[in-house]
Order: sequence, then structure tokens, then C-alpha cells
Amino acid sequence: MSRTATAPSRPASRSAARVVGSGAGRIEPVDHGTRERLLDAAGEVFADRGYEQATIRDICRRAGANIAGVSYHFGDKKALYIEVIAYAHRCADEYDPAREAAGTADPAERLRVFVRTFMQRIGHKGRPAWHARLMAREMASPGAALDQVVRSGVRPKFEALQAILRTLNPSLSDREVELCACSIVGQCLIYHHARPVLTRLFPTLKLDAREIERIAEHITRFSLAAVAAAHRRGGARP
Amino acid sequence: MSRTATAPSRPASRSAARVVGSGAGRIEPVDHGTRERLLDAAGEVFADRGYEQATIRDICRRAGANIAGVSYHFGDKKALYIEVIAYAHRCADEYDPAREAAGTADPAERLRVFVRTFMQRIGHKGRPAWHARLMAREMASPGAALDQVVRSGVRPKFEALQAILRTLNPSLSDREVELCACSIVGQCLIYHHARPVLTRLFPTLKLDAREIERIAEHITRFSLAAVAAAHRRGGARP
DNA sequence: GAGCGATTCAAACATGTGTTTGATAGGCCC
DNA sequence: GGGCCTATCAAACACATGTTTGAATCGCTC
Repeated sequence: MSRTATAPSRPASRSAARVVGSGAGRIEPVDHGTRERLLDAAGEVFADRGYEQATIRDICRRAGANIAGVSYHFGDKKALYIEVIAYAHRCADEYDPAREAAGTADPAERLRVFVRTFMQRIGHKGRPAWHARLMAREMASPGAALDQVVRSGVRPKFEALQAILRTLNPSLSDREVELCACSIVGQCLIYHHARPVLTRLFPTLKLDAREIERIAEHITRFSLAAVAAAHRRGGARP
Repeated sequence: MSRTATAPSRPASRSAARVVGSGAGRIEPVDHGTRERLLDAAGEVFADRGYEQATIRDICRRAGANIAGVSYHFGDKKALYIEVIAYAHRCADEYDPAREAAGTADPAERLRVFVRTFMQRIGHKGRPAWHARLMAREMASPGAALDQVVRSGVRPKFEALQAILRTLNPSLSDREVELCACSIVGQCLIYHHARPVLTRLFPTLKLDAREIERIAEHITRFSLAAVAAAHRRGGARP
């Protein structure tokens, strides 16, 4: 019976049971059971170190759980990772830059809110915000959950940004909208994924909340000018 | 001909391996000795997988060398990595986007050449061009050689870009120049470090040589418009 | 050819990691 | 209490990786 590999006692499948809290839409793991602590600790470790570098022992130590806890509750490391991505995903809806941007009518202001919110999400190193960092890391190094992350995490926000751009400049072609969206997201992401280089390059750069705000303002103006200018030429040129 | 020419070789005394460090001589691995093949293979593997994920066995297999070769010729994995960074660094001078951009007089054309060359360097997956990919990876995850990479690899190119921007729009403040430079580099880098996401997001995106060319053209126009518009406002705002 | 240092080789070692195992304790229903 | 299920625990297992070791091979001088 030892080698039959059928996982005779593998209650790991009972997964989605207790994530729900008491409140209506609350996702937060108010119940500090072992499973919830593991999910939370794993999210932080995965976001900080990446999938390969994260160790189960470290996760369990931070969660105050036994090494076997991961195997028992989730099956194996990869399953835990998938679950963490999904968990971060549900949480990420509350941090959706697109939703916050939808509040205002002026398209320029919508872009400003989008950029600012996006930068705050990925820039903040605080504890409850490893979700965006996890996404950014998954984007950088494709893991098992990339398809899922892209499909239901990245794509909707990207399309929201594209909608803002179309409103800003209706003369843009679909392809130009895509390229402009990439340009805007790229401007934001470099401050996250090249932070060590930038702090060495510009020792004056602090990247605190105030600085993030100013950088977001620069990116907004930079992109607004570029998008507005793009319509003066059609899209054809030598 | 071995290392006796410049450096008195390193018997790499079994116990305390010494890293040569300076190595003022040899730049080209024209001699296909074990040491050179190891350097070349290590560069490729480090650029593809990153420092932690790269395995010495893989490097030695690609180089057709024995596992002990790394320990004998370089001391240990970290010393090999430092040496590879330095090696890539000397080679990178031939691939300097700034130098190629210096050929033309028109600042807009200089920016265009800079962006195009930069994107070709980091986008091309070919064998002889793992240098830029290595730099990009080192930027993303700071390793032991980050300071060295930034000081003599990134900074000069960044300053060249800033000089172009200043020529394009003399009314920009130092800080605005920095921010614009970050915006341009960020637009380029996203196609490298988020490539898996982008290919899933836009299945039509091919990222071959022609596509790279068109993206570079977009980034150039996007940034030219933004930089030109930046001078119409001073730098003050609500 | 003999001697000697530089170099390469296969094998082993030490360590860290993901995973499994068998045992143990607690809760719950009959 | 007895049986049964869930959850946790310490220990061990299996495997990959960086590193070392001692012998074998190569290349050169004499």
C-alpha cells in the first residue's frame, strides 16, 4: 500500500471549503487555520523569492506549520502555487486599477488614476500587497499558472487600459492601441523589475509613496502627449 | 598558449581557489580551450536560466567539459559568474547602442537608432548575443555583480540616452530627463521581460526581426512626441 | 624515454530540497 | 469507551546540485 501512489488519504482535494469568511465579500483569511496561514505565507515567499527559489520549509516556518502541511493540504508545491495564484487573484479584484479608474468621466483623468493605482500596487512593499508582486513575477518568469494569470488577471486590466486609450484618441488603429498600452505598462513596470538598478543609477531616487506619485504623474503626462500626438499622423509613414 | 602569458595561470590549488579578477588580456575566445568554452557556455546558460537556476552540470555539458572544470579554472560557481559578467562586459562594447547612435547628427534619428539597436540586442535570441540578455537578467534580480554591471555597463548607455534627450528638448530639467530616459528604456524592456505574457495576450505578436523593427519605430515616435510636448509645460502643475 | 607540472576525468561527498511515512492527538457519532 | 476521520508532527527517503578528491592523461623539457 505504500507505493500504490493513489494517495489513499489525500484530503487535499477539499480545497475551496474554508477560504470564505463570515462577511459577504470578504476574502481575507480571518480564520487563522493552518491552511490559511500556509496560503498567506506562501504568497509572501513566492512573491519575494519566486517559485523556484521559494522553499517549502521557509513557507511552513513562517506559517508556524509542519513541513508535511503543504503535502497534506495542497498535495505538492506546484498545487500550492496554483492555489496561491488563484487566491491572490480573488484578492486582486479589490485592487483593480481599472475599477478605480472607471469612477471618473474624463479619459485623461481615467488614465491618470489607472497609472497611479497600478504603480501603487506593484511599488508598495507592504505585507498585504504581495498580490501584484506575485503577478509581476509570474509575468517575468512563466510558471505553470501563467495562462490562468493572463486570462483572468492581466487581460481584463489590459483591455480596460486599451478602452481608455481609444477614448483618448479614437483615430488610433487596433494595433496602435496595443502598442501604446504596452508602452504605458512598460513605463510602470520598469520601476518594479529594475528597481535595484535604478536605485544605484539615481541615488536620489527614493521610490517612497510621494515619489511613486510623482513618477506616475510623469508617466501619465508623457503618455497623454504621445497618445494625443499619435492621431496627427495616421499610422502610415516610410 | 595558456594563461601563462598574462596571468601566471592559476594552479587553482585544490583548496583555496583563487579568482584571477583582473584578466586584462584575452577578450576573444578565439582559442577554443576548455576555459573559453566554459565561459561561452556559462554565458548562455546564465542568460537563459539566471544564476540560481543555471547548473554547473548543464554548463559543462554544453561546453563539452568535465564537471570539475569549473572548480579548476574558476574556483566556484560565483567566481565563474563574475568572470562571465566581466567577459560579457568587454564584448558589450561592440554592441553599444550609444556608439551606433553617435553616427548621425539628427537627434531624433539618434534616438531612433538607439531604440532600434537596444531592442535588437535584447530581443535577439541568437547565440552570440547573450550579453544583453545577461545584463537584463542581472538588472531584474540583483546578483553579486550588479554594482559592476551598473557602474560600467548601464550607466554610460543611460547617460548617452540622456544626452540625446537633452539635445531633443533643452528645456527639460535634469529630473525630467531622468524620468523620460526611464520611460524609454521601460518601453523597450517590457518586450523582453514580459514576453511570455505578451505572446499570450496578443497571439498575433511574433517578435521576429521585422516586428522588433516596427515596435522600435513605435517607441521612437511615441517618445519623440512625449519629449517634444514636455517642453510646452515647464514642470509645474496642480 | 624520464620527469614534472598542467589539465582532464570519473567517482564520491556534503548539503539542501520536495515528498512520503508511520505515529499521535483531538473531535465526533454510535 | 470504541471506532473513525481529520489534522499535525518528527523522522526519513529520494533526488539534484555545488564541490572535492585522487588518479589518469597530456604536453613539454631535459
